[in-house]
Amino acid sequence: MGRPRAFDEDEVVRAAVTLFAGRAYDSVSVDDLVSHLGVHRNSLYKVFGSKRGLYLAALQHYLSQELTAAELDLLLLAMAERAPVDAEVATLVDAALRDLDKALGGPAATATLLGERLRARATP
Amino acid sequence: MGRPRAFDEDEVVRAAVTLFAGRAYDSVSVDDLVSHLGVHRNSLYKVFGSKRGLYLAALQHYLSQELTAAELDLLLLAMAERAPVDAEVATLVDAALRDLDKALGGPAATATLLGERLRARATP
DNA sequence: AGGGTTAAGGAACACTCGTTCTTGACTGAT
DNA sequence: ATCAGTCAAGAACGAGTGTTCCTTAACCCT
Repeated sequence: MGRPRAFDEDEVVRAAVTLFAGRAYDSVSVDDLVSHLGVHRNSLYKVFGSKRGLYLAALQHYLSQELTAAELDLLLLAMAERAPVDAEVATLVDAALRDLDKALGGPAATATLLGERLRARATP
Repeated sequence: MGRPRAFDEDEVVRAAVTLFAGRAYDSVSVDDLVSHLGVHRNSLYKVFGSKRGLYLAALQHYLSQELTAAELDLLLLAMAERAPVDAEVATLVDAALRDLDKALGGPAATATLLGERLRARATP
């Protein structure tokens, strides 16, 4: 019943990952999301509750996959600017970092990887 | 001649460093700056030209001193969220990183230091 | 004392923000 | 055919944004 959705929820989340990985959370407006994601304002709020809800969904989807070195940007931004002011983000980030520690063989390797990617992002 | 300033420019810049080190650039409003810095709106624009101008002044002042491990936060934020969208920030950051490389003995040590501090900031 | 100049103080600007409301279109089941 | 339920479309909201304007206060120099 009801009118069928004209958008793919997973596709929306993946596009949101790309947007949020590119610039700071506050620099990505709901207008940006609506116009780049192919989802309407109303549906965004219906499905994700808020801009923050979509951000959290995007972050979770992103952190649930294998992180390659080239795709650390959303994690970097989440660590630098969101985790300090959003406890839920901090929790997600912490879990992802522990996984990285295991995959890489220890926190030292994680720190080096993050530091290198952060620098590559800042000074291309 | 003219009415003397009721604020110390250096003090304002140092307070701006603290504010900008705490949260993302867009999260720090001009109202925040005005109310925490002891400088009035008009003077802020007269002296620094814009919010970005004050940010750049704060970043330069901050990068011109010795960076201790506990005070890397503004550099981290600048790298993560400003350098990719502000070429002048990218230039300042690049120079500071080269200095860090020399002080620490190579880019690898810089990467590790930044990665460790980034994590400490994200998951306290 | 009196211009000239600079800063403080605060209202006001046009604009953007995240969010909600209203209206109408489309669907499957009765 | 009708009804309930879901979505699209877009206008509208109040609050907040960075910036500018205008008036008043404080100082130096002649």
